[in-house]
Amino acid sequence: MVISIPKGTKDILPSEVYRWHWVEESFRDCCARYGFSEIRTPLFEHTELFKRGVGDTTDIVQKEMYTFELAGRSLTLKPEGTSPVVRAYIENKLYAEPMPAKYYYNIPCFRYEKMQKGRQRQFHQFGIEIFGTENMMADAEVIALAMDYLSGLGIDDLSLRINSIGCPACRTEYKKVLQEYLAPKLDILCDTCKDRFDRNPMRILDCKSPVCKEATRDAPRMIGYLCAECKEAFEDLRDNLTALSIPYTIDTDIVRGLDYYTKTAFEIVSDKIGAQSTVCGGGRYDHLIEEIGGPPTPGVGFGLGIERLLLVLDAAGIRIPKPEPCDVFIAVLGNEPRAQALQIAQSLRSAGYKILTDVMGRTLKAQLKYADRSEASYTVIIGEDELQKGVVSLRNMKQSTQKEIKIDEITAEIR
RNA sequence: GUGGGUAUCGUCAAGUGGUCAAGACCCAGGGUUGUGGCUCCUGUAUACGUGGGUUCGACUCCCACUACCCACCCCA
Repeated sequence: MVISIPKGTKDILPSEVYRWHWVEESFRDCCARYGFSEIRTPLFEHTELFKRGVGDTTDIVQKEMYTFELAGRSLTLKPEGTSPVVRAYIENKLYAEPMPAKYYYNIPCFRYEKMQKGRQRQFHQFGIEIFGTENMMADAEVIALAMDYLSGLGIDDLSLRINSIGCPACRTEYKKVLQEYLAPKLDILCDTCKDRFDRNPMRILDCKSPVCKEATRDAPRMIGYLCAECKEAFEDLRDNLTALSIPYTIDTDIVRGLDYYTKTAFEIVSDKIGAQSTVCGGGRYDHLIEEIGGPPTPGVGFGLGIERLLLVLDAAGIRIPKPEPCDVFIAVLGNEPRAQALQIAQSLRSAGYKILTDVMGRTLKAQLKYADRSEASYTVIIGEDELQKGVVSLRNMKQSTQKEIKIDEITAEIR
């Protein structure tokens, strides 16, 4: 009986890991250019953190968390990245440092969901957060970083959608208005939406059911009921995006699934990777830090799905440079020259070259074949003849040329 | 939780109710007793998802199950 990988998880194999390295390095560079520093938090946190942060009534907390009990503690594998960063920020009193605080991270996330294209139970995301400012310049910077990063990878066919979901004050007002509008139609809505009516009527707008879509087509939108402050903030955001020359569309249907969002909500979506089209999603959360027990501090950030990003890269046919696996293969013939071959291999490695050598005791023919499969640019051949003459044979694998040179001439020849 | 699709060597992929099964790639070795990529030859492998049933006989027919994929939902 073979033990298989748990459902919803994926191995990242040597043949594809270079793609991950590529997007990861690029993300680090991009964040550095915007003045963000990396923060690393544990794989799991106290369950309570997510209940408070993400929200007790959300799907994530209600049915998707990997929670386990150990030594009387309830712990949970992180289902998202923001709450842990907030926890670390508070716990380490990072609010004593110069504001704003700017962090980025690269994490695995865990949610117990049904598998689908672009959706796994362990998935990975890049994220950034800015704490300490309510100014919409921060929101614009967060979005700018995301767009900048993606276009830097060569992706140019994604669309940015923005919305404002208001603050607790105007949202309460709006919910009333929405409920009044929907009340007469309540009995035609789908079952899940009937449930949502009291708990979170805004989600009804997000329902894909044709009946609900039709019923809500002319429903009032949050955007029309923003309080003065939220309205001004949204206009600021739009001005800032325009100043940054970032095209966007207003999508009044965007409703974030995590409770902590306020005001700005945005998504960057692709129409080429299937139903799970949101590559990057984020927004503002002005009360989260306070709710988790920190000083009242506004924040804004995003999460960017790495698997989905890779799907987009595939769909766009973007070629990711594959690192050269091998510069020089050192082939040995017989036992006598072995010691010298090993020395050559080690000194070339010290000099920074990628060196492969035979560890299977193969024939010269087989060694050369392996060198070829390994895409070695050169093969150094050392046998009895070379040993006696005090030289090595250097074979240029691409040109199929070969000559005898002194050992100390190798580095000059292969550059 | 609800639908739909798929299931043959490591990978891709033929196949018919009746020699338990092509072929290709990959991997390994050889054709040249010290030389790769092309070519030729040879070799390795627990391959018909699992369990039932129909049948003289099933990989091929039926049923169930499981796994994977896709969609709903939700989100990254």
